[in-house]
Amino acid sequence: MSGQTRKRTRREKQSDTLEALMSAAIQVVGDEGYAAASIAKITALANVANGTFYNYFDSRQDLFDQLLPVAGERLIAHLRANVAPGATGLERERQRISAYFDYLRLNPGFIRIFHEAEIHAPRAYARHLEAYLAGYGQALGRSLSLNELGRFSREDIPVLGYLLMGMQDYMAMLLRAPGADVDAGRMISVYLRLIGMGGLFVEADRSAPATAKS
Amino acid sequence: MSGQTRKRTRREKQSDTLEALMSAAIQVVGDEGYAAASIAKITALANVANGTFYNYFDSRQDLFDQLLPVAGERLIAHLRANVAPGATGLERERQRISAYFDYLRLNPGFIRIFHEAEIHAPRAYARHLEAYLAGYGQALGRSLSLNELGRFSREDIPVLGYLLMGMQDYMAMLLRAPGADVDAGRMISVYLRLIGMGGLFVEADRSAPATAKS
Amino acid sequence: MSGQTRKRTRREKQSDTLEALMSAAIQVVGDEGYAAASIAKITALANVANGTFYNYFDSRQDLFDQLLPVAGERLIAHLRANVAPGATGLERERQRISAYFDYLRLNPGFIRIFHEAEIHAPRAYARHLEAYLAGYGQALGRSLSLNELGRFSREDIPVLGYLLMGMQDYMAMLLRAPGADVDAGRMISVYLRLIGMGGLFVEADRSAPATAKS
Amino acid sequence: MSGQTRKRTRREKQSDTLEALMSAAIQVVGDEGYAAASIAKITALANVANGTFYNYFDSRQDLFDQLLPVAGERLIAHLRANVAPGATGLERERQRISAYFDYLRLNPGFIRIFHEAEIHAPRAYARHLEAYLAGYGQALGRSLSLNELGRFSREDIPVLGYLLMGMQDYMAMLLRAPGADVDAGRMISVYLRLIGMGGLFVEADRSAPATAKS
DNA sequence: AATGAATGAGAGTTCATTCAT
DNA sequence: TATGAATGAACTCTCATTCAT
Repeated sequence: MSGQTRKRTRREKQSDTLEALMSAAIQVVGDEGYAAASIAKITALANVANGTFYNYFDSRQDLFDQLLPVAGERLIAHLRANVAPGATGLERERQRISAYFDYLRLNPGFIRIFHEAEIHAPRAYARHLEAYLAGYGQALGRSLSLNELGRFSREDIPVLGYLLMGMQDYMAMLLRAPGADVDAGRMISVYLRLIGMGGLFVEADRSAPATAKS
Repeated sequence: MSGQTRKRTRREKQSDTLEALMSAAIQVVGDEGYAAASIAKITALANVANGTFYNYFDSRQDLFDQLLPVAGERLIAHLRANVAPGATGLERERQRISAYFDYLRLNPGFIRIFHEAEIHAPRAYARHLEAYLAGYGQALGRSLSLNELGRFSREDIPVLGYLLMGMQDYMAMLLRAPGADVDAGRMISVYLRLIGMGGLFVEADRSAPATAKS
Repeated sequence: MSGQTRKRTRREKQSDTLEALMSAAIQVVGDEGYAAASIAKITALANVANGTFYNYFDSRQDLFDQLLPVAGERLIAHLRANVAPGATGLERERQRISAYFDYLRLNPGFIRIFHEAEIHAPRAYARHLEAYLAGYGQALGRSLSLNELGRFSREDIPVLGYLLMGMQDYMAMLLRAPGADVDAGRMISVYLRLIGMGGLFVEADRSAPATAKS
Repeated sequence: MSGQTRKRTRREKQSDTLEALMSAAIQVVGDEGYAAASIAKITALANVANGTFYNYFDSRQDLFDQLLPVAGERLIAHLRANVAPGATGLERERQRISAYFDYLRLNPGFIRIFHEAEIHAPRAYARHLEAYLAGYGQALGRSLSLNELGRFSREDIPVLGYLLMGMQDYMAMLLRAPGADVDAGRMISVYLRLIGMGGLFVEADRSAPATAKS
C-alpha cells in the first residue's frame, strides 16, 4: 500500500518536473522565440536546476521537437471540443475559425511556436501541418460527399486545405498585427463570404446527382 | 580597351564584393535561416575574409535589415515585369500568381527570408507586408470600382489582402513541401476557382449602373 | 577525518576558483597592465576554462572594478597591522612608509593596478584615493590638534594629503625603477627629513662654509 | 629658384602631414588615452587616409614611442622659457610650478599622455622621467652648492627629485580632480611651505596651549 | 533524480597592418 | 606619396552540454 502510494507520488513528482519544463518552454518560446529560449531561461522559469533539464530531454533540440506536437495537440483538442460534430459546410468552418481565434486569445504564444517551428523543428512542423491537413481533408471529404463543394473534386482537397490554412494563419497574424486593429468579427465575416455561398461552398443540389468536375 | 578594363577595377571591385556578400547572405539565409547565418559562413561563401564583412555592413543585424528589402524589391520588379498592366480581375491574379511561382522557382530561398524576417528583421518584414498589401489594395480597389467584387465593400479590402496573401504564401510552401508533389498548374487552378466566379470575383453587371455599397 | 575533507569540496572549490581568478588577475594586471589583461591570459593562469570566468564576473570590466578594491583593502589592512596605533607625527609616518614598502615588495604589481585604475576603473580609483586620503586626513588632523603641524592650517590638510601621497607614490616607482638601485632606507630617510622639521630649502647660511651632511 | 621653392614646398607638405598626424595623436591620446587611440581615429582627425599613417610611422607603437618625447619637449621648453635662469631656491621652484600649471591649462591632455606612457610607452616614459630629473638634479645641485639645501647631501638629490616630481604630479591631478575645487594658488602656497624652511612636522610646542588656527 | 560549476566551441566584432592602385 | 579595401588574428562574451557531488 504505502509502497505503491510512494511510488506513484514519486512518478507524479517526476511528471511535475517534466510538466513544469514543458510549460516553461512553451511560455518562453511563445514569448521570445526559439532562438532566445536558452536552457537557463527555461529551467529558471521551471524552478529547477540547469542540469535537471537533461534528465528529461536529450538536448535542446529534443525539446524543440516536442514543443509543437504538445502545443498542437492542445489546439486540436480545443477545436474538437468547440466544433459541433454534426456541423457541416460553412457553419462548421465558422465554428472552427471562431474556436481557433479563442484558442489564440488564451495562448498568444502558439502562433510563434508554430511559425518558428518551420525552421527550428522542421520535422515537427511538417507533422503538425500534416495532422492539421488530415483533419481538414476529412471534413472536406465529407463536404464533397454531401455535394457541398461545388466546383471542386477530390484531388483538389489537399490544395484547398492549404489555402484554408493559409487564410486562417494570416488572419491570426492580422489579429496580432500592431498597427491594424481589425475586429475578429469582420474578419470572420469576410472570410466566410469569400469561401461561402457562390464561392467555395454551394448549397447541395439534392435533386440532381453530383457531377461537378473541375 | 585596356583603359576601359582598368577603369572598372577600383570602384567596381568594391561593388563586386558587396554583391558577393549580399548574394552569399541570401543564399545562406534562404537555405539555413537567419539564426544559422553566421558571418563566417557568409564571408566564406563570398570568398572574402571575415573582417571584410564589416566594411559593408555595420553589423549582422544591419545585413538582416537589408536582406528582405533587397530580395523583396527583386520580387516586386519581377512581378511588375510579368503582369500585364491592363489585366484586371481574375486574369491579373492568374498572371500574378504564375509570376510569383516563377520567381520562387529561381529563388527558392525567398520564402524563408520572408517568413523569418518576421522575427529577425521585424521592421523590414512590416514594411514589406505593407508594400505588398498596398499593391493588392490598389488592385482590389480598382476591381471594386469595376464592380468586379461581388459581395465585398471597401472596408473589406485589407482583410481580403491578407487572405489572398495567406493563400499565396501557403501555396508557395506547398510548392516547396518535400512530401507533396503538387504541380503548380493544379494549384493555380484551384486557387482561381476558389476566388473566381461565384466566389470573390463576379461578372460585372454592365447593364445596371454601378452602385457600389460604401 | 574523511568526513571533514569531503565537506570542504563543493563550496570551497568554488571560492578556490574565485580566489584563483582574482590572484591571476592581480598577477596579470600587475605585470602587464589592464589593457593587456585578456580573459584568456587570466583564465590560463588560473588554470580554468575561458568560460569559467563568467561564472564569477559579469564582465571583464566587472573584474577590473573589483581589482583595486580587493588589492587596496589588503594594503590598508597591512598598513593598519604594521603601524602602532599610538604613534604620531614623524614616527607614525616612518612606520607607515616602511609598511607600505614592505607591502610593495610582496606585491610588486600593486602600483600598476593602482595607477592604471585611474583609466580602467575610474570609480574604484576615486574611491581608493578618497579612502586613502581620509585616513591621511584624520592622522593629519590629529597632528594639527597636537600642534605638530607648524605652519599649516586645517584647510591645508587635503592638499597636504595629496602631496604626501604623491611623494609616497613616486618613491614606490623609484623602488621599482629598473636603472636606479636606491635602497629603501635612504629613501625613507630623505623623505622624513623633507617633511620633518626644517623643510627642504633653507636660507643659505653664507657666513659658515657648507658642511651639511646627511 | 622655382625648383628650390617647389622642393621646399613639397618637403613642407610632407612635414605638414607628419605634423597633422602628431597633433591628432596628441589630441586623441590626451582626450581618450592610448588604448582608445586607434589609427582610424587619428588619421580621421588628421584628415588623411588610413594607410598614410604608415608612411610616417612604422607602427602604432612607433607613434606611441614618439608621443611623450614630443609632448615632453614642449613642456620642458615652456618651463625653460618661463623660469628665470638666475632664480634659485624656493623662488625658482615657485616659478617652475606656476609655469607647469600654466602649461597644463593649455595642454590638458599632457598628464594623460604622461601617465599612461608608463604602460604604453615605458621606454619613453623612463627617458622622460630621466630628462626631467636631470633638470631637477642640476638645479638642486646648484642649490646645494649655494648652501640652500639644509640637511641634504649630494647623494640625496635623486630621491629629492622624485619626491618633488611626485608632489608636482599629484598637484596636477588634484587640479584636474572632478570633485575637489582647489585653487592653484593655495596649492602652490602649501607646497612651498612644505618644502620651504621649516618642513611639515614640527616638534609640538607643549609649553603653550594648542591654539590651532582654523 | 537533482544540482550547478566547469567546460570549450563558436559567436560577433574590432582594428593594426598590408598592398594593389 | 596617398589611398582605402582587404585581411585575419585576437578579443569579449554566450550557452548547450557534462559530470562529480
